[in-house]
Amino acid sequence: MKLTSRSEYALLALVYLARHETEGFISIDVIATAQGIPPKFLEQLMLALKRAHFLRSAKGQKGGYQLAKRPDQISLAEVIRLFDGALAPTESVSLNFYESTPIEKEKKLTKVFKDIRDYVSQKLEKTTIADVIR
Amino acid sequence: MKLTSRSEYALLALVYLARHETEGFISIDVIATAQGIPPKFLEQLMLALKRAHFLRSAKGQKGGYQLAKRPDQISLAEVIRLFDGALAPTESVSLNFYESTPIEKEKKLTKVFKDIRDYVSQKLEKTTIADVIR
DNA sequence: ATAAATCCTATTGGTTTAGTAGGAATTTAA
DNA sequence: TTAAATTCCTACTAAACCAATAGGATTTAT
Repeated sequence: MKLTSRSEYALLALVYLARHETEGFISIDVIATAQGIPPKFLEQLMLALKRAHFLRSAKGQKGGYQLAKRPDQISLAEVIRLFDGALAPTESVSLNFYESTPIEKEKKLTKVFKDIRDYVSQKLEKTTIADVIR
Repeated sequence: MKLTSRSEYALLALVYLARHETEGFISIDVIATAQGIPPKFLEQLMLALKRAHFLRSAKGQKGGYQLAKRPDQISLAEVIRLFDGALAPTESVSLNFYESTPIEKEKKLTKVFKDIRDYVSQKLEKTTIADVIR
């Protein structure tokens, strides 16, 4: 797994929305300004998060986004998988994004990377947005 | 960290050389054929491994490559860092390849990724080519 | 009506990845 | 002494990916 800006910005946006959960719909511009994210870039990420049912939106004036799930029901793993794909260090040991890669035939090598995959998934699966705010 | 073909092929080549440590210099074509690596691509990797002092070479007929270190003195971490850079999931938590990234200001978030970084480095640092052969 | 917002797709510029190409230099063996 | 086998080295390329930017369509509140 390699974090891209997409994932990092998406996490920051979710963290912001979680911290302002009670404030109704919040616009992209407010979040972008608060978290230092290019607004038009954030727009794409928000749309993806909405389509993946992490967010709800309202159009028009007074519109914006809000969380569609409780912060403790959004794991870092889900968000990162959405934007960056496999959590595993190489796809041949990925459960969700399997593809063949050269090291596959070396069992001892794949074992090492499976151990890493397991630690990473476990860690990101159990850590939620709720753990990150405050 | 995300493993590229470069790293994977390089590891396979080192594993092959470690398994044939007593057989003198071995040519790129032999390794490429045995491990299923595009030979001209492998050539570049071998050159990099040589410049990083993992390999010795001999030119000309009967030439080729051999390990310049014992297999138990070559960690997976060193090889992967050479070809793929940071082991950390994002550069803002990397000790060897630090760069600023968006999540940096969220301490709880960086903590999670530092934990991952620590597990991954520790694992790849302590696993050597010797552990992988046989 | 107008302004503010999301929705949606296309485009762009730069970088990285996974090679390929080809010539120069060196060594061995016939 | 010449040919073959090898490493050495750099440049090139095609495709994919990344980090945005652009701009129009739609919806809603005032």
